[in-house]
Amino acid sequence: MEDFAAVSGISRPTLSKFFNDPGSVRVSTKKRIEEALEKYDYQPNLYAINQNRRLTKNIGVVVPYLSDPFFAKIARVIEDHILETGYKPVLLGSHGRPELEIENLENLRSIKPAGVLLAPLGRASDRAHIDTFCNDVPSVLFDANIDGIGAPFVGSNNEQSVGIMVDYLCRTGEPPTFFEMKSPTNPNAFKRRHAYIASMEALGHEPNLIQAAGEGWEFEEIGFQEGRRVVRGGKLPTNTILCSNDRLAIGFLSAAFEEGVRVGLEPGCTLRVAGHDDHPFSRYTCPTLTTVSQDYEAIAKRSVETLFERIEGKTTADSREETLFDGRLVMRASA
Amino acid sequence: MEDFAAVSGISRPTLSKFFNDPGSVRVSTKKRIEEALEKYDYQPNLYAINQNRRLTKNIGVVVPYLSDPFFAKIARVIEDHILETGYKPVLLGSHGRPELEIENLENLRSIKPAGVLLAPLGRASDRAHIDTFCNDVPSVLFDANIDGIGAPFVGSNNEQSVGIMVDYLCRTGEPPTFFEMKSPTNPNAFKRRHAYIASMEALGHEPNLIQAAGEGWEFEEIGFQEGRRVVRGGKLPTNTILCSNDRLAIGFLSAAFEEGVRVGLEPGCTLRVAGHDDHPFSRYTCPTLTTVSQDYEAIAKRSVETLFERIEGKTTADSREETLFDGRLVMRASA
DNA sequence: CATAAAACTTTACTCGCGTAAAGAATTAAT
DNA sequence: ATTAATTCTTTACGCGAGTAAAGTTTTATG
Repeated sequence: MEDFAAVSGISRPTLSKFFNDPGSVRVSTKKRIEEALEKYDYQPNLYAINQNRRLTKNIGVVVPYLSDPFFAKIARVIEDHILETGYKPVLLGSHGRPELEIENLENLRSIKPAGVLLAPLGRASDRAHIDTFCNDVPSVLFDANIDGIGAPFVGSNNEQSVGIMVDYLCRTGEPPTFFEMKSPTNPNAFKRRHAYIASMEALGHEPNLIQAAGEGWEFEEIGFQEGRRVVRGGKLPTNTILCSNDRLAIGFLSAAFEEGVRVGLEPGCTLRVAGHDDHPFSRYTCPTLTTVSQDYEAIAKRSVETLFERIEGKTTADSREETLFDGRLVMRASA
Repeated sequence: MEDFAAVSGISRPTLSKFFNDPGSVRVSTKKRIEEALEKYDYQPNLYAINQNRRLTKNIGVVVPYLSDPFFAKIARVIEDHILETGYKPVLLGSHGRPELEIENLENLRSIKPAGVLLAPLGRASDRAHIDTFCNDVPSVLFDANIDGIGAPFVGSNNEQSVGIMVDYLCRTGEPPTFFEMKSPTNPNAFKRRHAYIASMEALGHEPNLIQAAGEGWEFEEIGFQEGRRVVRGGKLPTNTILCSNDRLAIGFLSAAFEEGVRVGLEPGCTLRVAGHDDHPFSRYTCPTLTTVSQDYEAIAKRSVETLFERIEGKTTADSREETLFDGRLVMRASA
């Protein structure tokens, strides 16, 4: 930088200022610097820069599973929003493992990020550890909430999203039976279960739950196995299935197909299946999956905005806000 | 660190040595340090550590699309292998955009990684830029090859993998028609096309190509659109389709289903469809997709090994090796 | 037990930049 | 044009380690 200051004719402190915020120097000098930059292509050393900064311009993004297209999708939108602000997103996946989740957080801590966006694993997460982390580093949770954590939450309004789906299904056919995992890893699953029961009762129907055994994040497989069992047994309370999420539905549809059960609205179909989340693949299932889409864009945008409010200290630490966005019914062929 | 040296009773240079390689100090001192570490939980500053290292212990991993389960899967395996070596993987996705690909590389350069594993976009990639990068930083390409780049390549043997599939299909029914994109982004696509033609000719069959229009990485959609067109038109040379990759096949299957064309081996089916890659979702398509699985594990392992050979300077820069692994036929219901 | 080798401590310098303070130069406002 | 406010330049120090060199202590070897 010293050398670059010499050849560019600009003092080092001014250069330093420029690299921290190009807008903080006079336009004329900004231009001079940029011209010199092209000529000598100097690049400040990332490590030296951050060593003396209390906060870096990095923002951590931690999701449970990077290989889950759902998280890949929302992470991508979040990344874009972070880039817009001039910060640098650092994307980390926890592979469904709680140890890796906290390891990711600790690694992030060591890069002194300005803030962190965390979609926690859920039930398996190390609540206490996450809590202390959120107190140390400006954070906001998204997708999955953890009660009692000192960080704002941005996510979907499961009450509403499940509600409109139950309404729709009841209006257009038999009331749905709820298909879910017995012990879900994800807190949204519990909310959806309750939302289903509440919606059904509000409409005067008796709720029915089918709870698949199985642990972990292999939702398609669990949906497939239990789906096959259920379809074979023929013991469905109604001819309509509402899956707790699309990945379960994808497995279920695969099982139904294999068992020769026709799913959909067309004549000859004996089953309706709906999902939740508008998973990227739900567009290509057979039949295409009727589902409710989370407002990815809004969730991503609001998460980033909320984080920056935190970073800039606009919100006090104790204002634990939750922002929920409504889902949108996506009607396709399966229900 | 100075403070920690004081309280732990170990000199700072020894601590420094320990943090760089815990095995480089006497076991007794190692124990003393670790005990002190638990008591005072000190953590060296990441930025200060790397500032004076010419090479850090980071290894960059760049893939075209993080939201593509295929890349998510192989990236995950690669991450595991890197972690085993004591290095830290830094995963970056290019979202299919060539500018982002080189931006990722430049960002990596600024963290002075020990090496980089790159799965290039392919045709769209900035060849020259990647080449200079590979000359500066120890790199190995995987998945997609770029000719004339000064870095080893590890990938799949498309000749073999397409070959066994064509053999299988010809042996069990009508010879396959090849379904692909007209102008594929990925170099593997070209290899597969040629492998298909060669295999067909070797077996005395006439090759047939169906080439879908469309650009980009929305393979399912392209497979769906073109698949529907083709199925509707009824102008298929044979009753067997071999798709250039599973994502096209997923779209194709969806289109076939929608058009009421039954796919598979069972009586009543009028079409066979096969894919390539053993995409995580190919297990749940309707019908389940017959495909050929790339040897993810071997590719990941060998890529990392090759990179470390480069890093440690065992291989000379001009030895441009290519390692290809055979695929494995995965017989399921669609063909 | 003597000796060599290995591991450690002390001391001191380096890296590349952040940043504070004081003064000089430029720009904006009256 | 004068003054005040910005913006720069100069100078100087700090950050948290890596690392080299010389001297000291511990461990292995015979």
